[in-house]
Amino acid sequence: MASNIRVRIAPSPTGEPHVGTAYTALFNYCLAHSANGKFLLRIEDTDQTRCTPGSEESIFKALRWLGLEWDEGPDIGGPFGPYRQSERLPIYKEHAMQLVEKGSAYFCFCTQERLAKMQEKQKAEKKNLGYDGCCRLIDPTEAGKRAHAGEPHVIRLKVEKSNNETTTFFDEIRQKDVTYNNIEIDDQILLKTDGFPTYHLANVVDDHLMRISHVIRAEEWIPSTPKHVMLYKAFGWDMPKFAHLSLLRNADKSKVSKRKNPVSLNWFRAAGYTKEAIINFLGLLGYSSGSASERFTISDMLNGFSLDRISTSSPVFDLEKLKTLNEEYIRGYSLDGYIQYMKDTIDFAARHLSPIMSEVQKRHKIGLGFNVWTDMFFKTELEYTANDFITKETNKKQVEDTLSALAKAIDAFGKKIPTAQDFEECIRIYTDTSGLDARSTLMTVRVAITGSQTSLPLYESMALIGKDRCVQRIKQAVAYVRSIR
RNA sequence: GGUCCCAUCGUCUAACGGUUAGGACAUGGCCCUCUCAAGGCUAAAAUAGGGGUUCGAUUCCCCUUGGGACUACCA
Repeated sequence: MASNIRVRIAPSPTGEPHVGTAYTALFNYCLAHSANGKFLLRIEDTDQTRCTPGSEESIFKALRWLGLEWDEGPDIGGPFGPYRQSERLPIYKEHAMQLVEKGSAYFCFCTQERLAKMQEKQKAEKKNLGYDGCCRLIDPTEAGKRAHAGEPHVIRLKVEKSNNETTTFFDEIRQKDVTYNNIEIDDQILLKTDGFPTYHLANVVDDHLMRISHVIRAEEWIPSTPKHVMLYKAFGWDMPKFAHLSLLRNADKSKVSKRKNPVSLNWFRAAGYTKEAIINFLGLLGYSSGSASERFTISDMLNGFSLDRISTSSPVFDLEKLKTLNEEYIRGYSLDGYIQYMKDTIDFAARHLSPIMSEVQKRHKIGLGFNVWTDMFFKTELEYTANDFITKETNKKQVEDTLSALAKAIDAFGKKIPTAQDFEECIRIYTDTSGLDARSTLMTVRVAITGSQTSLPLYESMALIGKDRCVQRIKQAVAYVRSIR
């Protein structure tokens, strides 16, 4: 007997599958499966500039690996498809136009330049940020003509703010109303110049058309929920229930980030974390069943699952606890299970490290000896040795200066994902200008990045480790060198 | 800055008005032991502060403080 409960996980195919996606998926999955409902997967690829090839497939694989199977989705279809937003463009456009006709949305012809200027001015005057409503003044028929004539435009939500209106929604996890004054709410863009919808429009339209009953998503969405509420009202649709999961955090309490924590599900899998441990751990962070045992599977969670038992405070993602759970699960495997786990891990790790595996092969002496070379990819903190940094040719200050400068240089890549060549060029500059000779500079970097004077080729390793973790390691190395007496 | 969310050991949490504030991870000590793991025992460790409400507040309300998120033609 199917219930009316329908929930979804809606990841964006940008980069590696994120542990936060699994966290959100887990609770969605639990609600659906504890109540005989449906769990759907929808790909939110409305920002074409951020989508990366292979990411979608990678998300599917990672979620399936964890056992978070979906009932409807882009790869398996379902009665409310398509489940990829880029394939639903006409739907959003049509709905956006509906809102314009109803007077709940309007065309905006402001240029990026004008918007930037406006924002600058608001900042300078310390006023609250947000669109100033300039294009609200344009006569609707006039605006319609201009848009029709092909003038670049967006469609904005017309937030009613004349009479001190407020917008409220009930949060099923916090078990309370959350209220916003409409004055605080921006006239959000619904349809972009390129004809793609923003998250706000696409998410509301799809959730409605896909009959979503509960929107369970991360806490960062709380401030935009009132906009969604207004959209439901403008369309005249029934509202789903809302539930916001607290954010996973780094040890310093900031939102969990790859700069400070491993966050890629692929990394966890390649590093040998078991799916059971990850699920158990994520469950532990956000949920307590009230039962005595801290060891549980997804099906254990289903028993008596309830949104109001999900915690409201944001947990620190404590890798130590995960490691302990992982040990326990490995120990609990049958011998066959253990062998299977090893096969899977080696297979996955080798593929994960494929760009550098031929280099590992050259150095492979016997047995499972590839670990000797690849372990450093899966450590969160390296164990440095003073003598590796301070040699005949180098002193403390030189090493410190070189590494500090390099950290800044790598940071300067910004959003770019640097390749091995990029790293090489970046480091070359420092071998030319630093006080150290090239050989010593490179050795210093090698030790900082890999933890050893003997390692796989440096630039390729750095590319695989990734910009953020490289910077993190170099900073840790600087701190270590500083601590040497 | 503004808005909103959150607040129990270092960390994850239990206690949904009455407990010596419980457990787990990590940490220290001890035991077991051919090494290392594992296992057993044990120690230290928390209700952010101030006001209310109540016979009684970790629990309900308010203020302060602290932390976080959001503040994009990103999601």
